[in-house]
Amino acid sequence: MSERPEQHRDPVDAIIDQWAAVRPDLDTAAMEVFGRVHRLSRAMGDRMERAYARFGISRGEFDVLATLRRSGEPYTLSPRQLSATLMLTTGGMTGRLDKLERAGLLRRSPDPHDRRGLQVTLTDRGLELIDEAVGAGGAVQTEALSAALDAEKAGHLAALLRELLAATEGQGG
Amino acid sequence: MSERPEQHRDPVDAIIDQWAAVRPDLDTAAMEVFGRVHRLSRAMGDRMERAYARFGISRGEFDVLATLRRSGEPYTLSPRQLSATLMLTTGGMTGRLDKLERAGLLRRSPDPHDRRGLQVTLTDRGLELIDEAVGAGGAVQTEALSAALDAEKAGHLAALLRELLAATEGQGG
DNA sequence: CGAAAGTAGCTTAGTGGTAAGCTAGTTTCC
DNA sequence: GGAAACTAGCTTACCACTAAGCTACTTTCG
Repeated sequence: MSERPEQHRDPVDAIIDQWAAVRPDLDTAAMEVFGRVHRLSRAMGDRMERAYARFGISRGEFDVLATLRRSGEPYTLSPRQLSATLMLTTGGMTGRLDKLERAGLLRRSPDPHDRRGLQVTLTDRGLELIDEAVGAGGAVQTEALSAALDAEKAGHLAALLRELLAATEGQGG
Repeated sequence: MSERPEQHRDPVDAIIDQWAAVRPDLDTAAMEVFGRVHRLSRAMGDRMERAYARFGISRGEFDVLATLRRSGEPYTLSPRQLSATLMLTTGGMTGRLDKLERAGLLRRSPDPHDRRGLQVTLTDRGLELIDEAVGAGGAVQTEALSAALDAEKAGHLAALLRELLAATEGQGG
């Protein structure tokens, strides 16, 4: 059992203690990091899903609109650029664009320079909606973070995560 | 643009710079944390998927076997306990158990104390396979972590993540 | 120029999950 | 003891994704 006082234990500590009891040979240091990363990602993903649902969009649809929004005016990218940025297959992107186009949040138009291609552009309504949704989603994240860590710790955490992410995404992962 | 030298920038820095250019009013501090958590979770998830594929199981199936394994002898839990632990609907659990039972890695038997219920138990082959897979998966995680951070930084990161996770999973999320 | 190779987006089949609803069995409580 | 409420696991319908393959178009290069 970990020596850590009860109020500072989390579900991952419990799992690691279980492993230590049945497989004391295992090195669990990496699990302390990646187990928590996994659970945090899932918990916050669920929260963001709920936050965006108020705007009638899913998290994946939010990501499409947000990518267009932060590309700047004229808020236009190709399906290819979108699926590459969002690490999605072209089939998956077709489905998301279908839904968002039906909802009137973006439109597809022919690429004038390449007749194979399309341009995807935010509509006025799409721009308005994503600007509100980005604000609401950001507020949820900010509140979750500041409830747990002060600004200094949060900055430290971000810096450590940057190092780990750069190394992990860098080397074929 | 961020002042950080190029070799210390990661993909999340680029996204945050884009937001700063088009929406300078946004507070992006929380995105520095949760954006990286999300991407790390996805990147490592893909790697683990590949690691477990060598044993003929998916990540979700690994989680079922691992939960049984770390529960200790006699490696028996109910479908209900498993789906609660893994935050999965009972329908999803039925599917995973079907596949694992067909593969001969676990067996379902009636619960002697409750005729509605079942007991799910690791077979000898399931025990052997999960012990190897846990080792292989742990090695992948350990390698990814130690390639990026020394032990002290890794411990610090784990501690910060513990604080954040405890707060996040604690308050309805 | 014209053939070969490459690229864009869509379609189809298959996968793994959720939500809702079902039956069988158990618990509660008068 | 028996009705009502609850619980366990499965089934069904649906959804979003991937992988593979298609057509249309573009680029490369002899």
